[in-house]
Amino acid sequence: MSAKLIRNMEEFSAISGISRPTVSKYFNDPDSVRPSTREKIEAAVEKYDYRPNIFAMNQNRKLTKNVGIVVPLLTDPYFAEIARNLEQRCIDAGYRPTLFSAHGDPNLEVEVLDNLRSMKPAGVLLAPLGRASRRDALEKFCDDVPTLIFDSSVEEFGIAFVGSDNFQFTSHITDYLCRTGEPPCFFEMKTPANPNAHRRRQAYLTAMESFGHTPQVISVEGEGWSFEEIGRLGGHEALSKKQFSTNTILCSNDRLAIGLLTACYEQGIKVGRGPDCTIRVAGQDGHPHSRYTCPPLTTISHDYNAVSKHAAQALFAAIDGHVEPWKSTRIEGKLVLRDSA
Amino acid sequence: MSAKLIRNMEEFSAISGISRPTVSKYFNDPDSVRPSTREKIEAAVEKYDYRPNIFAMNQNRKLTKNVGIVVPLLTDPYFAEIARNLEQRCIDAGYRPTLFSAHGDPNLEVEVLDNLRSMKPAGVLLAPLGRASRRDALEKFCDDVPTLIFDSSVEEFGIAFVGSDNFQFTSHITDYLCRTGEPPCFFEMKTPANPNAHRRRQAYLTAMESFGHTPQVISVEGEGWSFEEIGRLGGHEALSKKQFSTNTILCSNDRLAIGLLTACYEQGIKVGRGPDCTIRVAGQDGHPHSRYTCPPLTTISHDYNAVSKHAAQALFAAIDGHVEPWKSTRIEGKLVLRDSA
DNA sequence: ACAAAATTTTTACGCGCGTAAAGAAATATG
DNA sequence: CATATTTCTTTACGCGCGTAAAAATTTTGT
Repeated sequence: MSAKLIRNMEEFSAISGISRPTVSKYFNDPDSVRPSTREKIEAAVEKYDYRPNIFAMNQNRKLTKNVGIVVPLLTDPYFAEIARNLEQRCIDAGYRPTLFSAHGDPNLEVEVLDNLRSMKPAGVLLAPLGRASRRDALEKFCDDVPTLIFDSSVEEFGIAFVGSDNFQFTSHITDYLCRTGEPPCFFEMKTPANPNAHRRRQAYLTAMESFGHTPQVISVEGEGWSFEEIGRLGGHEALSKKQFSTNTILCSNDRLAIGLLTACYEQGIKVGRGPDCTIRVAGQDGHPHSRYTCPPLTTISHDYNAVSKHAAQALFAAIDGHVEPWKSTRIEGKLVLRDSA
Repeated sequence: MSAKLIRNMEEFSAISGISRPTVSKYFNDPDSVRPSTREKIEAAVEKYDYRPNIFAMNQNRKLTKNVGIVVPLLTDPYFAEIARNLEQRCIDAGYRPTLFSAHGDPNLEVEVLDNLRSMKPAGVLLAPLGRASRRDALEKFCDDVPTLIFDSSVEEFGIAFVGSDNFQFTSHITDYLCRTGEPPCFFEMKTPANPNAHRRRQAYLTAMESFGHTPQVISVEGEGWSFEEIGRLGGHEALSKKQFSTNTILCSNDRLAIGLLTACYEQGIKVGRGPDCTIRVAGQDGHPHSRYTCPPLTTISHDYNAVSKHAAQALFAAIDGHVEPWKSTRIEGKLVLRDSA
C-alpha cells in the first residue's frame, strides 16, 4: 500500500528517516550502506513505491547503469534469442539494458551507436554487422565506450570478443558428415555479410583435406540479409546445374540451409538419411527454427547460454575496472543430430 | 569538421550566435523558430556536432519525445518485424523509440511497463501478452500514459486499438479452402495466449455454418509461447488418433501450422495440393517464415505496413492532443496462396 | 569502557537544460 | 510609415539528484 505520493528523494529521505546523501548512495549501490539502514530504506521503498528519477540520476553521474545491446538484425530469431539472454543477464546484474538493432543497415548501425553515446552507457554488448560495418565509426565508438564485441569479430576492437568457435563448428560437423556418408560440399554466399562465413569455409577446406577428400565450395550470389531467399534461389540454380559433386551439402548457416531445403522441396528432391532420400543437408548455428524444418535440420548449435554468459561477465568485469588485455573467447558448438543429415 | 568541443547548450548558444532559450526551443521543435535562425542553428550543429544532453532535456519536460514499443515476445519474427516497422515510423516522426519485450512472461510485462513509466514516455505502442496480462496493471498504465494497443485487444484500454481483422482473416481463408477442396477442420490451442485465437475460432464456426458445412475444432493442450512445439505434439496426437474429419486443416496461426507440418513430415504424411498429397494445411498470420516451410505455407497475411502505419499515426495524433473517443481499427489480411493448401 | 574505524548527517554547490517574464528587435499588416 | 504581431534576447529560477567536505554518530576491536 502506498500511503503518500513521494515526489523526490528529499521527501523520501524525510519519510524514511535516512539522509538524502545516504539514500542517494543506496540507490547507486545498495551494498554500500550499512545493513540496518539498507533495511530501513528498502522498507520505505516498499511502502511508498518510490523510485529515483532516472534522468536526474544519470545527469551528473559520469557512468550510468545503462547497457546497450546491439544486434545486426533483430528479426533473425538467432539474434533475438541471444539478445533476450543478454538482456536478462544485465538485469540480474543490476544494469538497465536497452535493445537496438541495425536492421541490416550499416548507416543505421552508426546511428544506433550515436544514440547509444548520448545515453552515457556503462558498457555496450555489440554484435557488429560485420563486413558492412563502418570500421572507423566502430573503432571510435569502442575507444569511447567500453564495448564487448560478440558473435562476429572485427579486428581487435573493444575490450574483448566472445563468440562461437567457427573452426570447431565446421570441422566437427564436417567430420560427422564424412563419417556417416559421402563427404559434403560446402554451400555458402559469395559475399557473406559476416566474417564468420570465411572462417567456416576455411575450416571446411582444412577439414576435407585432412580427411583426404576433395573439397567443393558452391558460392551463390546475393546481397543483404535475406539468407533464406538467397539459399532458395542459389539452391535452385545449383541443383538445376547439378553443381553438387556429392549427395551431401553442408551449408554455411542454418538460414541458408532452410532456403536450400525449400528449393529441394520445390524440385521434388527428397532430403534426409532414409534409403529413399537423394541428398543430405546440414546447417550451422542451431537456429531456433531448425527443429521445425522438413526434414528437421541437422546442425551444429551455438551454446547460447555460454556465449551470453561469457560476454556479459567480461563486460561487467571491464565496467568494474578489471582491465585485461584484449582477448578472444571462442566457444564450442554442439552437434544436433536430426533427420536432414 | 568539428572545430571545438561544445560542452553544453550555453557554449553552443554563444558560438552559434543564438540565445540559449531559443536554441532550447529549436531542439524541442525545429519548426517553432524562424527559418533564418533555424538555418543558423543547424549550420552550427553541423559544424560542432553538438547534441543536447538527453538526461537534462528530459528532466524538466513533462513530456519527453520517448516512445515505448512493447511486444509480448521479440523472438517471434512476427513481432520483431512489426516492431521494426513501428520503430522506423517513430524515428521518422521525430520520436525516440525504445524496444521492450515481455518475453512471454506476465510479470516481466508489468516490469517493462514500470520501467517505461520512469522514462516519462510521450506515448507507448503496446501489444499485450493477452490472456495472461495483468489487467489491473495494464489498465492503470493506460490511464497514466497515452497508450495505443495493437495486435491483441484488451477491453477498451488505451487511446485506441489497431490490429488485424481476425474475423475477416478466418472467414476469407475458410472460404478459399471450401471453394478449392474439402472444408477445413480448425486446429488450435485449447488455452491460447491471445484473444485473437477466440475470434478466429468463432469466425471459423460462423463461416462453416454459413457455407452449410459441419465445423470441427481440434483443440490441443499446451501452455506458453512455444507454438511450434505445441503444434507438433498436438499434431502427432491428432494424426495418430485420426481426429481430423476432413483432409484440410486450417491452423489458428502460422507457428502452430509450422509445428503441424513437422508432425506430418515425421509421420510420412504428404501435405499439399498435388494429386499425391494426403492433406492440406493452411495457417494464418503471414509469418516471415511461412514462405520457407516445406511445402510453403498457404496463409492469410497481416498487412504489416497498414497496421504499423495506423498504429503510429493514431498514437502521434493523440500525443499532439487530438482527443478522439476510443476506437478499434481492424485491417484486412491478404490471402497468400502457396503449395500447402 | 575507550580509542579507532566506519558510517551517517548536515550543509552546500553544481549538472545541463526547461521555462517563465519582460523588454528589445525583427517582421508583417494596412 | 506607423502600428500590430511575431520572434528573439536577457535575466532568473528550478528540476531532482550527484557529490564533496566537515561534523556528528554509530559500530568495532580490544
